[in-house]
Amino acid sequence: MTQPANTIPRAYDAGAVEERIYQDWWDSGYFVPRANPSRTPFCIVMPPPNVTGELHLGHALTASLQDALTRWHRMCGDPTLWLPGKDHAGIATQWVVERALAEEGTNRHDLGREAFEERVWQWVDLYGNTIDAQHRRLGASCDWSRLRFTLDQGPARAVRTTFVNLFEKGLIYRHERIINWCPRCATALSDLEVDYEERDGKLYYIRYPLANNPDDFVTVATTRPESMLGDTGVAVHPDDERYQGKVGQMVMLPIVGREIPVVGDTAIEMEFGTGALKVTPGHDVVDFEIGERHGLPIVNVIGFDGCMTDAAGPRYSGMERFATRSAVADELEQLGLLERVEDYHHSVGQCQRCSEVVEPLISLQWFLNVGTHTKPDSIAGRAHAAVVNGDIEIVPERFGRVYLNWLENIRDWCVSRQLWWGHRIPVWYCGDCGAFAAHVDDPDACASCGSPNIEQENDVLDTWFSSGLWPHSTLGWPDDASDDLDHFYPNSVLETGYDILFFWVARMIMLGIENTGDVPFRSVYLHGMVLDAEGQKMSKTRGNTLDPLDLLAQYGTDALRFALTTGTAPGNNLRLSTDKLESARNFANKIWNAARFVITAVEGRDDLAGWSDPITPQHREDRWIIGRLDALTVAVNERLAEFELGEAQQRLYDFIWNDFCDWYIEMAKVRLRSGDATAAATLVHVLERSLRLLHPFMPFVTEEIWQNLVARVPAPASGLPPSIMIAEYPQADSMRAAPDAESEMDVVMQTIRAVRNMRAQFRIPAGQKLEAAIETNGMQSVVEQESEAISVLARVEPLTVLHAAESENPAGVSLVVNPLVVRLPLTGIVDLDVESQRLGKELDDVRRNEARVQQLLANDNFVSKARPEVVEKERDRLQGLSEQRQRIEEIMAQLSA
RNA sequence: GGGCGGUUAGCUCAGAUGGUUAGAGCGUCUGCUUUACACGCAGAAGGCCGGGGGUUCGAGUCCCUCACCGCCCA
Repeated sequence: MTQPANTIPRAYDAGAVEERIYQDWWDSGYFVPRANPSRTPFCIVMPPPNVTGELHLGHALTASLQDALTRWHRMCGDPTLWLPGKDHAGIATQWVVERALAEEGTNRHDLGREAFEERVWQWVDLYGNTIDAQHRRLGASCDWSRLRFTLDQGPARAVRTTFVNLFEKGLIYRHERIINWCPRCATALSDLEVDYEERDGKLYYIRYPLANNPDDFVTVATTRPESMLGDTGVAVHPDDERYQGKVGQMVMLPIVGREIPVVGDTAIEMEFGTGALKVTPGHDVVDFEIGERHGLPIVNVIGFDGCMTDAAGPRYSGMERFATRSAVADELEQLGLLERVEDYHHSVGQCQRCSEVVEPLISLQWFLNVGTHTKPDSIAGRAHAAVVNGDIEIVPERFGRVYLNWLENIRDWCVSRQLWWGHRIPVWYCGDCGAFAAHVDDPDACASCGSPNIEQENDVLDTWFSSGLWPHSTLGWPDDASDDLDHFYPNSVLETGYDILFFWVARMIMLGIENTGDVPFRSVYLHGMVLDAEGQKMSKTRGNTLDPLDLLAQYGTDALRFALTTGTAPGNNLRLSTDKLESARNFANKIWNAARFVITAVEGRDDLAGWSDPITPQHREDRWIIGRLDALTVAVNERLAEFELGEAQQRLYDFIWNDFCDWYIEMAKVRLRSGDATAAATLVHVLERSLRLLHPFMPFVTEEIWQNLVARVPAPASGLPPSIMIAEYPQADSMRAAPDAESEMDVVMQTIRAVRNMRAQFRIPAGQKLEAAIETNGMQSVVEQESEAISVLARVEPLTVLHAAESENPAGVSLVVNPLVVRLPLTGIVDLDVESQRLGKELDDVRRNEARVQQLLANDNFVSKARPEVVEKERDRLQGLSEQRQRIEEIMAQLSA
């Protein structure tokens, strides 16, 4: 691990260190929360991935963010728990296994329920640990000893307890109602599990003759003519003049020959089609509601298998629904009742899992009565209030409005699924007395009549019912004596993608409050979707997915994590490109090499004592970099507290690359060469603190460097922890702010930049030293003390420091870096005319600026209304500008003399 | 139909409570084996912050409006 400095590889090799480091962390028990009564516990539960899933970039993103937050809190000393878990993912997993069965030429019905469930468990045993291993490769510092599965005994008990409580309150009920049905999956779906897709279709205009006057008719428009077999009414808007006198009359339903009423309903859009809507309460949600309002009967013409039922009449009974569509259209055509057919683009609901067109139909299902947001005691009402009154903070804020909007339109949740994989609904029916009841523990006999002839409900619960309990079911609820529940509930943060705000986040809030009386978490942090370089959603069918494991291998884990979480704001989608990955990898390598330099430079020195806390450095450069470090420390902690991880990382990147590497290290080299030992301790200090600050985002490279570094420097009296991941997260020391060093170094750096600029402009080779003289104008000691740095970094030699009164021959170039004037002779390269022109242009710029600031300060409104410090800043600026102008004017006067 | 985003450098994106001359990465151009790093160093070019209106001493930032792109819900 610790090798001689000169054998540290020139490039950071992520693959060579990551596995070993992760193993060390885990073996050392760092992922398990450490008690600390004086600190607030921090807890995140991992959104449980599908148990048979494979890690994709969405997981990589969510894990990177959660791990960063977790590591930050852990380093801050908070008892920290990141609890991992997996979801049985009912319909998704069942679908995968059924597909495998289909390839073997069999199906679940041939197998039977028990054998099928066993088959799924085998599948879980085979693939269920894949994603855990993949999370470990990402560096996820979650406590694997607390790993939970939604079907584990604890969470299962939580599911049953919740169900029984709600059942006994009468909030879970069984009812026959119109629901979304997937004929292929043969199960009910919740509203959320239906995706709508725009498709090309037809709009059929069908004539329904009046019962008492077959010459007159009402024309209805529909995209689904097959459903007309189940029509039980026609609805028009009561104000629609075209249908005055029709409301209350009966029309004759073609083909079927049923008389159905024309009703008036204000929900009808007069502009759509003919303004007359055929009402099929059995197969359309809107129609179902219209039917309820007008007492229309329900006729089910489409069955669970997607074929027509006997109620569709002998001709169509048993026919597949889409075949029926064209057959019905043909028959209507023959009857002369098909007025016309138009092309029509409309959205069609399809099963989220298998893409089959969803059929709304009436079915006996279990529902959770969530109430409405206006009822403060209802489930929806309390979930609404929690966000309105700030018990839960949603980041970014705009998603709070989306959440509330959804709750304000919520309907009862259909929680039963006709699947075999999942939590079987804990209700038992009595074969003798017909009673049924919900039980936490399997009963032996009917609770009403005592008969042993009881049978459990066949349906299972919606997967989201169990994941909705996740923040408390994983911590031991409903066990009252659970320490974890006491410590870590409510969770601190729930971090997930905005795409499951309704599915999951809202359900957790509803069920968490219901079960515990408290919110499940204080904050919700929502991230965006990972898109490809073209901004397209990644999907297997599109073939544009990137495998995070490939990227890990190619760029390193830290680079992938950094690329995924930098340069993006909370809740915004992110395009991932190789550019970003390369840039992040280069950054890891940059730190690696900076560390390589520092380690080489300080190795074997005996003057490093106190490096860990150089509270009052003496040297200007040290005071400057430490002031910058402290400003960074404040900023990073603040940004993290606001969940602005991208900003925090941007600051770290800028500081490490620009301030530390490009300036401080380069200047420190000068001092080290000339025997000034004081730079060494600061180098170590700043590097070490930067590593700590960066560790939550780039855990591996920082650990590897840290180990290498601390092995070679004297340990502070207070000692050092064995790993950076349990080192203290830096907090700023306000005593170290150094505004004078900041402004002085600013002048020094500007001077160096100005000379470099001239060198580039006049093509002076890097190897060629330039003679220079600096008029110090009040900054004599600064220039003298920094003269070596200026000389080396700007490549000027000899460098003459002129006293304020001395004036130099203005031949050559004069650079005005207020208050300094740098004279570069540049004989033979720059003549008088060129220099006059250059200075003239500079003078114009300065004058323009000066005039603008003057104008601003002449504005009484500004001076009286702007904050005093803003006005003061402008005054300072004006002074600087006019000094600069005068200096340029003087030089120009000398030139023309 | 309702709601929410986005529109900033050639490309991809950051820009907290309004306050200098708006930033980064990549790309482009000029130089450079300067003994940590070419996954690098130095320098440079490139922006009426989508259009219009308003509030304000002051607007990329707040308000209104229009246009285009995208997402969610019905």
